[in-house]
Amino acid sequence: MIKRMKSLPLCHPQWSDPMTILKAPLAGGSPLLTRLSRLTRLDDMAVEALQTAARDVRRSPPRRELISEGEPIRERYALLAGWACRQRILSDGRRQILSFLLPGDLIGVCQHSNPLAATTIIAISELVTCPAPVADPGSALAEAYARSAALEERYMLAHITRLGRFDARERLADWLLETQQRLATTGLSVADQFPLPLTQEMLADALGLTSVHVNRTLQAMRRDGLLILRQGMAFLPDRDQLEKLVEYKPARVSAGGENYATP
Amino acid sequence: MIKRMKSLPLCHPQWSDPMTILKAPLAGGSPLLTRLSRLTRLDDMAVEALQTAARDVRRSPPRRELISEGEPIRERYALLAGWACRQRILSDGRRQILSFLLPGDLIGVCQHSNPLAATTIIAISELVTCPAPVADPGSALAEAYARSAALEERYMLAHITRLGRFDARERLADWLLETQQRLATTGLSVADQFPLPLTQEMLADALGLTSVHVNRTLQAMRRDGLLILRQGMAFLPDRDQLEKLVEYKPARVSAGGENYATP
DNA sequence: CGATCGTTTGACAAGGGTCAAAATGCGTGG
DNA sequence: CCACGCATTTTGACCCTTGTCAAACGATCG
Repeated sequence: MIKRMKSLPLCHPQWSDPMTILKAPLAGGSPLLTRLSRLTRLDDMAVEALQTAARDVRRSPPRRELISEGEPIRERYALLAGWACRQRILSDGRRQILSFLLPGDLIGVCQHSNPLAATTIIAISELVTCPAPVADPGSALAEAYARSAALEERYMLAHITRLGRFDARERLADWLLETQQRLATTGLSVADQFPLPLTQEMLADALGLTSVHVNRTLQAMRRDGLLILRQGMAFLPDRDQLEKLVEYKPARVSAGGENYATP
Repeated sequence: MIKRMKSLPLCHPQWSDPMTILKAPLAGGSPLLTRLSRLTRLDDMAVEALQTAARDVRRSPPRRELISEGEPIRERYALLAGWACRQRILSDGRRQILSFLLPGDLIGVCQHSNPLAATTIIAISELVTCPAPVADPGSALAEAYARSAALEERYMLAHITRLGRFDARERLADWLLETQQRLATTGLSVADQFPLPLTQEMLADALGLTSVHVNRTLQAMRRDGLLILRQGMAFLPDRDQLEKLVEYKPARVSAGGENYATP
């Protein structure tokens, strides 16, 4: 296997404009609150804490390294707007993107003391973050965090299956469905349409392919009416077909209630 | 991609004998206690709880499904002896093994209420399990569980990188190193030698390859003096070489102390 | 001693990688 | 407003790693 060693592209050009990023997610409350309240019933205290936290926003430019692999984790953020990713880079330049972080996701929240970062996290587009409120053991917020962590585990397991047993087209289909669904949870995707601020090379690094092959596969999918890409937006015209292709099932984390109404 | 549909082999023949499985791990205390006490300093209460739990052992035959994907998780076990795996099977028969569970590992321990199993878990060899003691929030045991969960996340992330960016030889090398190290933590590997109760097909299903290709790659590695396999035991004669091949770094989860002495 | 399961081999096919160059799009500075 | 520079997408030709299919071989077990 020949190795490559070159600069790593990060952000889709269309998405350098923070305005574009901000307007959708912040309308109608923080995406963090939205997402967590779909995972469990939040009480007033939790909602209060989340709303307070969401007032203390910070911005990070694209390419900024939020957390570095192996370093102690100091702060816990929530992502309010923009995309980030967890990645690992090998010494010969190969890169694996382990997961994408979307608005509403938590960063650096974990249960044990003196945690070290498992992976580097970098901003893909311009980000808006806020501190993640601390959750007392037993609180509704703690339950929400735990379910959020469980969901993250599902995504990792799904990713392992994608990389281990899916071919290129299946990987893309499955990833698109999952991503669309995650975005829909915070209102960032409507009618199977959603922003996709990634280069094909990033997609390749996430899906264990080369950018050339991602390109060809995307073209084939467009030809087959499975996908439309325009100006950094994706649209899935034939969701059924895609779902059939990969036996897609949305991730569920706990029995009984999920999908609680936003308070 | 042509699909396959056939019976799924589970256990290496050499390992049907429970005696073989039992003698090593149970010598010198439960592997669960050993492993957790290397993750954090356990207090007397935790040690007590773990020792009590370890008296209530249960056995499961190979191929038994311990937990089924999507079902509510009722019990929390610790694995005391034998190997199990988490797996996902696609409707066309393709299988992905998501991770292996080794002696000392926890099964079904999670933080939120009404959890649903993320994956099916099945016994590879005959198993010995015990109930996992409940951890009060803030206790040393809770800290140990949290660190254990964090470690599990590392393994998943490493697996994603393996599948996404490593070729066949690298995947095997990396997986062998990781597995050897995990076993060494509970004293199940000494001098780079360890039991490997897997068929090449299981290895293939874990590493995203076919059994034919695993076979050929293993042969090449043996020729190159990287690996010796005999009767279900593996030996790594040239650890340095293997580590260089994949830039292997053991997983670390928290700053300051790990590797606490067993009390 | 078949039956079964796992390993090994061979011949061949194909999905995906590599390399290189052209085409496209976009932001910047003149 | 245009031209230039840079990043990204697209294309083509070629090759290699890995998958597929099939059969032989070896062990283990009733």
